[in-house]
Amino acid sequence: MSPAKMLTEVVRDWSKVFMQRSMRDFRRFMDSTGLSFSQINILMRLFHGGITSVSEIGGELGVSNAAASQAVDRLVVMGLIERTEDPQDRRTKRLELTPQGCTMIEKGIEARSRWIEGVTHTLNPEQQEMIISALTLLTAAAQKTSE
Amino acid sequence: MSPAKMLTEVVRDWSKVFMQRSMRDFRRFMDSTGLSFSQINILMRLFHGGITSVSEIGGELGVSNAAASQAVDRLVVMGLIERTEDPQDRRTKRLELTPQGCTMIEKGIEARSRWIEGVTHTLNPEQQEMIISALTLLTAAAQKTSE
DNA sequence: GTATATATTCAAGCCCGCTTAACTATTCAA
DNA sequence: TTGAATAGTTAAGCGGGCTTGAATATATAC
Repeated sequence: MSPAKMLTEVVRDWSKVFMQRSMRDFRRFMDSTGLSFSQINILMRLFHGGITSVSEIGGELGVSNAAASQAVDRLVVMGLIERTEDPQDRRTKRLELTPQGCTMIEKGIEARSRWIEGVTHTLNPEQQEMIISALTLLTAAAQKTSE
Repeated sequence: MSPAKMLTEVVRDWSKVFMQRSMRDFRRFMDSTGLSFSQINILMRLFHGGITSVSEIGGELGVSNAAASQAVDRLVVMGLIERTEDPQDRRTKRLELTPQGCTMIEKGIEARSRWIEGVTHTLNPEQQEMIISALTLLTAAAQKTSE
């Protein structure tokens, strides 16, 4: 089998098993936090993208500003987002994760991480070294391409 | 740094970048297919777990049988699930993906796969070999632990 | 055969998240 | 300074997905 073909197959198999697990974990995360898919999306956006505005949230999620405003408002009430006036332009609001909101997303990441770690721990040290190298490469490459 | 610590950090970084991408892809998948989170969950269950019943769906997704029945019904109307009487026990229904439903989930997996493939292609052949080996190991290990 | 248990569906009602349209507050430009 | 543009919120309405409780059909136990 050609290397290209092999890569395709290997990645497809990995995606299959991984997506199945992702789905289950994500469902549990929603249940345990009581957050909806949209709400988690917004928190994730703030976690990775930092401070932003209501309209940017709406734009990135593909919903109206009204919808974004309502969703943000619920998260503010829950204490997961801090909403302050932008001193530069007082029409816009600065949206930022509260420590509590940040912790919530980090918990999701930790849960995911623990699973992969657990899987890796069933392998021998040499194999674990390879996983470390491979994921390091993939992470760096992914960060480059997403820019 | 100890190998254990390194593994933890590497996996956490990978999870971070990967979850961010997952989220975006998943949102796009929902938009393009017009499917809800719950609906995709049901299709994924049928894709991975094969033929099942309404109450099993409800049990696995943690919702009432009535909710599962309604959700399944919508998917049947869309032509993504085939619902037939179980000849063994005519109270229960055999739920199965239609070819169309199967294709839909496969498209999601393909989209995910293509992203990882694309990232991998930015690496040199030697590094790609390592990714192939690592993902092969991880997939096999994950399949074992999920049993 | 009759009663009970199981599998699913139907019905009514609730909440969430979305939409559009109207409204407020602020900024920018002529 | 006045008019238009921009950012956000509010209001009303719609549909999805959830719940509980009742209804239907089938299976099982006595």
